[in-house]
Amino acid sequence: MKASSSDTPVGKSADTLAGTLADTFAERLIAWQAEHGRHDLPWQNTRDAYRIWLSEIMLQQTQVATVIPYYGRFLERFPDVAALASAPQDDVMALWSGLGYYSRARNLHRCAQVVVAEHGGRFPADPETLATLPGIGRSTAAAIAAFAYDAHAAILDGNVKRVLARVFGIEGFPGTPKIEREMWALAESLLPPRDLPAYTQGMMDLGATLCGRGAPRCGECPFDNDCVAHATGRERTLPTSKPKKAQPERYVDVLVIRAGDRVLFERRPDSGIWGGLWSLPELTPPTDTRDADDASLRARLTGHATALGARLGPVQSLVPLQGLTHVFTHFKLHLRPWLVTLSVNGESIASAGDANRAWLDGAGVVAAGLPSPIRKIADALSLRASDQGQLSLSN
DNA sequence: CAGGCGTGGGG
DNA sequence: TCCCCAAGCCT
Repeated sequence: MKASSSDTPVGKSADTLAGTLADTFAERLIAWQAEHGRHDLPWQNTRDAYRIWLSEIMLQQTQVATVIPYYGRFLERFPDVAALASAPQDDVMALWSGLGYYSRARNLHRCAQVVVAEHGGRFPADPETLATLPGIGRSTAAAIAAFAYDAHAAILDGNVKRVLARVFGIEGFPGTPKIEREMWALAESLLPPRDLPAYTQGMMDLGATLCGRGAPRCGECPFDNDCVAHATGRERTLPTSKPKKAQPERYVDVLVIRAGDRVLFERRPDSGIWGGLWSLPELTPPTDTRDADDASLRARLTGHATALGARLGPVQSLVPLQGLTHVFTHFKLHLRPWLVTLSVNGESIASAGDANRAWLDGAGVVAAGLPSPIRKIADALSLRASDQGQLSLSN
């Protein structure tokens, strides 16, 4: 706390100042973490690499409060890496449903299988090996290795980037390779010789609490006046924000094809949005317009539904449902669901599906891994079903 | 390397 | 309401 500018001879460069701070950075952070950090999150107080790994994957680009209920449910169903490795992918996706970034779930599943098959069911201890596993990058590998094995490795997540940008006054968007390289080097240079778990946790705790995105509480910070951003009044402008860019909008018509008490779902391909999840059939190619109801569109919808449900019966009715807009990070999606009722002649609807198509009833929908907006559509249907005793909808 | 990849919370 | 972005990784 005394390494302030008053101790620095006039004319010394900012690098020298930063070097002074760097010398005491880790020990001050570790002391702060012990007193003010988080110590009771569900994935703390364990050395079980499986539990630590699971938490780190779930926490990628996802806030702590969001992860907590998913983490508990996941561990209950898959208590160890062997249980996860031997599970069907659909079970994994179902427990991930709603958490987003579904490639994480597919990579998690594959990673568990690799750990079982190639590492004897035990997670490797060194970060370099960990980083070769699916879904584990440099930062996640370092976190797992530090928490589970006391490895001397640096993390660089959003919290660390914010702390480093402010404390050391680093200008430039941290998402660019140039700034990121600089920050990796700085993060490595600051590592303490011991207490890696406390240090690593401290970086994340500081960035998630005192040094959060909103209004940083510099008065309580262990780096107070040694922080370049605070000393120069740049707490609000550091880290440099991401350059913004216009996001495209897409219009998609989805089919709610109902036969008896079941609705048709399709498995999405692994690549692309909602990869590996079950969703409603889409009208392709998309109309890409907000003009929702014209004769040719209805004819295309009827034709598509007829093709998909040909074995079960002819299309009896086509009714537009309440549309919804879903905002992603990189585009805005306008969903227009259409209820297509088939007049069923046969009886074995449940077995009419295949590996990538399934006719699900209410219980099946609840258990399936669906994207959030598709689940909303499904929920709206079952709500009316219980109100009216059947799936008869107006919009 | 730049861009794709979800969802929800907070200002 | 709108905008930013969160314990990043993969291609």
